[in-house]
Amino acid sequence: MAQLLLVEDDAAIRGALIRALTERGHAVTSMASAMAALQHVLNVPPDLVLLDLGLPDLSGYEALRMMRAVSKVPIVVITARDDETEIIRVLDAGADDYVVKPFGGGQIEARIRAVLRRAGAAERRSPAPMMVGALCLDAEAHEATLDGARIDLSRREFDLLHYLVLHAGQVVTKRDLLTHVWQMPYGGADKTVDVHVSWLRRKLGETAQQPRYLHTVRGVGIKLIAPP
Amino acid sequence: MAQLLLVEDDAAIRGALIRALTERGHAVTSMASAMAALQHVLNVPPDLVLLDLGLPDLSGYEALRMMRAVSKVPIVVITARDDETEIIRVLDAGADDYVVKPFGGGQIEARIRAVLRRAGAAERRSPAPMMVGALCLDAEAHEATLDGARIDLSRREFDLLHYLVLHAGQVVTKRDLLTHVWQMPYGGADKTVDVHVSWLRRKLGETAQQPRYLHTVRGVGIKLIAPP
DNA sequence: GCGAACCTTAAGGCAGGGTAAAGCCGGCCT
DNA sequence: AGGCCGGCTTTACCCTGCCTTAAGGTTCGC
Repeated sequence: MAQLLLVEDDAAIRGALIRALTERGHAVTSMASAMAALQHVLNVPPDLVLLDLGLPDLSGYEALRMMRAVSKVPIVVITARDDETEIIRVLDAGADDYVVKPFGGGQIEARIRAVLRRAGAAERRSPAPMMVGALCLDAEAHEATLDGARIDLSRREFDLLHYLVLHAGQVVTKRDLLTHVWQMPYGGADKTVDVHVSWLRRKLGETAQQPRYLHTVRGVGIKLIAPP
Repeated sequence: MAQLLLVEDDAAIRGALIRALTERGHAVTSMASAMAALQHVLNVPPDLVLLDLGLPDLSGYEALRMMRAVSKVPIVVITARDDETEIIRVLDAGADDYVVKPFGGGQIEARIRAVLRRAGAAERRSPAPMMVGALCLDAEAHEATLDGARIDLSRREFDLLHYLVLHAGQVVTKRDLLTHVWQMPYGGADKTVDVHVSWLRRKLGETAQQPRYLHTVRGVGIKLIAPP
């Protein structure tokens, strides 16, 4: 069913968990130390990690943070500690769930399934050229065409249009543009954006009063949509 | 931070949760019945549902299954029952997490963040437009349609309508509107709200005397509901 | 019937956005 | 090196649309 990595130093618990999970159809790899587990996650990424806090060689919390730093693998934490502060700390460090001992094998497995179900849907992105109306953008070739005719864009203009095409149909704020296209922190210096938008409009053959693609939404931002 | 839907029949718990979550920056809509919540999820999809099992009108379990059948929205279940069988049943019915009362506001919020983190990474493109009756609002595109026809709204008008739709079926006070839509402290300067509501009504094709969507509740506030 | 809460319209002011033009910087060519 | 040039930013000014405020009418509850 799924490839699980169990990190647990207590041999008794480890054995019980391995049995419970294997019975239910999972493939379980187990290790007793956090360092070994970290190494393993990097080399043979499992579908999910079951991590016991309170390991001998490394604070479980540290292990969790390091694991999260190098991988997005789902992590379910097992522990004996039940205080609220600890739960919050662990979840905020990147754990997907937190189960307090003692627990039954059934619960653990249900929680694993719940986390896997949620993590399962992964997203894809296509590097192909994209189109909005008669506007075509090829990110690789750094080229844009409108109605089949090539339009000449500077680097910023292209990046700007690229970002707008990626978010076609949604309103994009100047703040978004400054952070993602200009890659500078927002400091109210958004006039530059206005100017570039103005230039883009000119090259797209439209005006602010009669827009075809670039519609400004006053007080919010700008929106790229295909003309009707 | 996130738009949460809280389904809880106990007024005391509901109040406490609303306070705790609002303080931490979330926008909370609450309802006491599962049927109302189900309807709301269909029309105005929230980012996450906090569902109490043990509701009066419908088995919480049934509510959970129906909600999951029609939507992939993340669901965190709250309950007093702590037995293993129940936990497994609920998680397998599609819940993302299961928290047993009593719990602190901090823990609940950490768990919400954990689930949102995981769901957000997988399904970034889920913000469907929301509907109340023949009124449709798309927050991303900042666009509203009524009976399929586009209606032109200013920024404040849109934000106002957006807030009302998010709290469809509930009475909203002017104080709420001033703090959440206008983002100013309440100082009795609520005349502006009246004016904007009036403009909204005009654009929605209704009058205060013959309302279809915007019903004023004298002495309390205003309520948006779908016409019969 | 009185007061308060609410509705509607109109007028003024301001902020957000558009664009031209002037500075600024770095690359490129001779 | 010097000068030219394309591109990015900044400045300045205009304009438009929207928000607020004010004023007067209307409805509701008591």
